[in-house]
Amino acid sequence: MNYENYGQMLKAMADPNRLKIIDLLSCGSLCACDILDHFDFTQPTLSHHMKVLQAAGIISARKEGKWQHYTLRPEFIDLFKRDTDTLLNASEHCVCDDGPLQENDSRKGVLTNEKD
Amino acid sequence: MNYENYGQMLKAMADPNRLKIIDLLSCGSLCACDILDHFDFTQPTLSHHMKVLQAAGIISARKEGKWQHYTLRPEFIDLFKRDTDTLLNASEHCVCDDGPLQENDSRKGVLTNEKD
DNA sequence: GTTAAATATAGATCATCATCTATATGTTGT
DNA sequence: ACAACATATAGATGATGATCTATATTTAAC
Repeated sequence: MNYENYGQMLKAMADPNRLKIIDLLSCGSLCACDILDHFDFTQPTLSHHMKVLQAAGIISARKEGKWQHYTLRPEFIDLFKRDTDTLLNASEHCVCDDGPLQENDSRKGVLTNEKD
Repeated sequence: MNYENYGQMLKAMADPNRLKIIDLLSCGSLCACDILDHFDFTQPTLSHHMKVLQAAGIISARKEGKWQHYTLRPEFIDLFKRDTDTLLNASEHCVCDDGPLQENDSRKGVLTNEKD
């Protein structure tokens, strides 16, 4: 489990407007102007949100004429569901199984418990 | 689907350190000092993170002597999985099925398409 | 080629956040 | 009571983020 990568996806999703965009795209691809119709904010703001979602690997963009078509990436859907399950279900080997640190523990100060 | 509430959970999770805390708690309850052993940051910073997780309904706290025991809330696990499925799977009725807004559309300017 | 439409970029602003140090509060054992 | 430990609170700081206005770029249509 890579906390950094999963965290990036979560951060990109952690905005009500972007959640709604993802929800819209879960039904199929849409172009920017169609998405914009569902919101109150300005076009540059939408452009910003779509960039954030792309940078997180959540959506892909395909230009067709003057339209940008956005699609929810299946790889994201798979990875996100997988990471969520890994996080919320107790895994076979838990970080906490390593026990607390002792005074002369070699792990002290170093994050060797990382599951990344 | 309540984007605001789901967004709050996501925002609270959208930090690598808090993700690791959740991962630790997925194996069972832990007290603050045991959690702190797995990190490099200071005790007040942990205190802050635990508050954020509590405020989002992700964990619960139970004081026992001088120890605070933290537990991953089963209700959170259920709700989060449910919301995630709702978001990523095309629902029967999609916002986009309503079609684009027309000039005299009564929906114009009002977010009546909300699925909340 | 000029106009209109769709989208992107630049730069600014205000809010939120992760972290720190310093200190306070509460609890247990002597 | 006092010392030691576990945790919380206050306040500051530097970074990041959501949004805006203004403007640029790209593309289709006439």
